[in-house]
Amino acid sequence: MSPNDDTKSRLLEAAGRVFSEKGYDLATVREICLGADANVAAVHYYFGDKSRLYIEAVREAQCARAEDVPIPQWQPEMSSEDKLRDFIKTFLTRLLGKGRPDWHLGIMLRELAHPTQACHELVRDYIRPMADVLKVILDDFLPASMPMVQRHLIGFSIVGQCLFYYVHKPIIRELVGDEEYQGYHIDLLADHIARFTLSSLQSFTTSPPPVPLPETPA
Amino acid sequence: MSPNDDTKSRLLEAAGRVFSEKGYDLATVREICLGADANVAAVHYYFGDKSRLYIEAVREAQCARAEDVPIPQWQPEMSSEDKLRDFIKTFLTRLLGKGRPDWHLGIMLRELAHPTQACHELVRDYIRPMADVLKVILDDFLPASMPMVQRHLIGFSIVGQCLFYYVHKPIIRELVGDEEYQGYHIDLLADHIARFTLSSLQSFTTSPPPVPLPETPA
DNA sequence: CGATCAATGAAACGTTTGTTTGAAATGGGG
DNA sequence: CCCCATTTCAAACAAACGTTTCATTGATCG
Repeated sequence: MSPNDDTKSRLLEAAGRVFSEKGYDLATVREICLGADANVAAVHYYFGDKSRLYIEAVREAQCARAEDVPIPQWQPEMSSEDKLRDFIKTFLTRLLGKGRPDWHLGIMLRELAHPTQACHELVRDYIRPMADVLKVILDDFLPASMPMVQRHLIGFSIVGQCLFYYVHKPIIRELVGDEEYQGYHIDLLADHIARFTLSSLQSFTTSPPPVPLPETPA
Repeated sequence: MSPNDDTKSRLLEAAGRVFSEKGYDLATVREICLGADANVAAVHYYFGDKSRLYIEAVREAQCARAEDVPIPQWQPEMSSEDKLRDFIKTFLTRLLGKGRPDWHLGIMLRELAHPTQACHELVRDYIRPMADVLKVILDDFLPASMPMVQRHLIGFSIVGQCLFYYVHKPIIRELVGDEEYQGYHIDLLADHIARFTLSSLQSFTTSPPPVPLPETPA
């Protein structure tokens, strides 16, 4: 009855792995049950049907990743620049780092790209807390007068740069070639994104936005 | 026998639309044929099987979009900043703009996120030419001594920001709320990304990279 | 031991999938 | 008119899917 060896846990583990690799529709309950050393009827017995197994698998991955979510309580004497650098590197490590089960992020990012029922919960418990952390960091760089919309766009510029290396990994590899891609270590990417971002943020602290943010756009 | 009204063309059109909406596996030949006013056997008759119909549909979308690919022959007296602004806005319009058939981009970006057989051709004929255009623009901002790797990363920072608004559109909407998302017009996003990017590029022209690009990383 | 109940197993259920068949139209030349 | 090649059609194919049934196991408790 140890909670990591019973059939229910093995099903969740196998389901997460298969769902992550093939997506919801291409994954079959038979392959999941084969990987979990369980009978196909076990899915109905423990979860009811395939869709509820999927939802539970997403929730499982989300919980397993929750402890990783970066609210690392930075030291107050740490510079804002270092906080941002740390955030970017942590985020990239979550996306590209090895060692942990691949499917945790795989199933979550599949859900984010093509949301199903499990999406709301995922945003509420995982995405938004992370966004709030970034918001606080950015507060150190941006004038208090800056409207919320522009603060959001700046945040999206940061996470957009990071997510790109995960979502379009195969195209990047094809574009730059295997040899160069081998050198795309997390440190290299994090250093670039941090530098690219910090350089830009400096301009936001010194000068007002170039467009006066049209309040009623046509 | 007009090439836009025969069964083969109608099948390609309907296939692209359905594949774009549901993805390869969730799309059924029966739904495609229903949308094309054709019999299910027509797929086998004209294309052989479902996979070859998919490949042809991607190729069709790619050809239809080829005329849009931005090699707009900018005037030589145009400033580099304006060229980059123009590129970003054009790129965002391709991603988020309405008016043209949605499925052209839908099926292509699905292919880029989860490559199948049609990927190589797509990169060669559509992605790489676009990347080359961006490369030339960036040459105006970056010192000739900058290594290729870093030039690539800068390019990825730009397209990563743009693609984010397409790939994770539903999550953005959920994160900022419907009301704010309504205001995310292409002009607003393009202005922000251009400003964010140009601010950063300035620093690359004036100072050397902070990390000396480790040649043999461990 | 015998009864009980959660858990597992093998087999089959009905549907839907991509694919194939063979006949029925269709439309020009001889 | 008849013939022939091209194209369409309804019907059925085998395979795979999620789901269900029902018999069997194995441990627990009276």
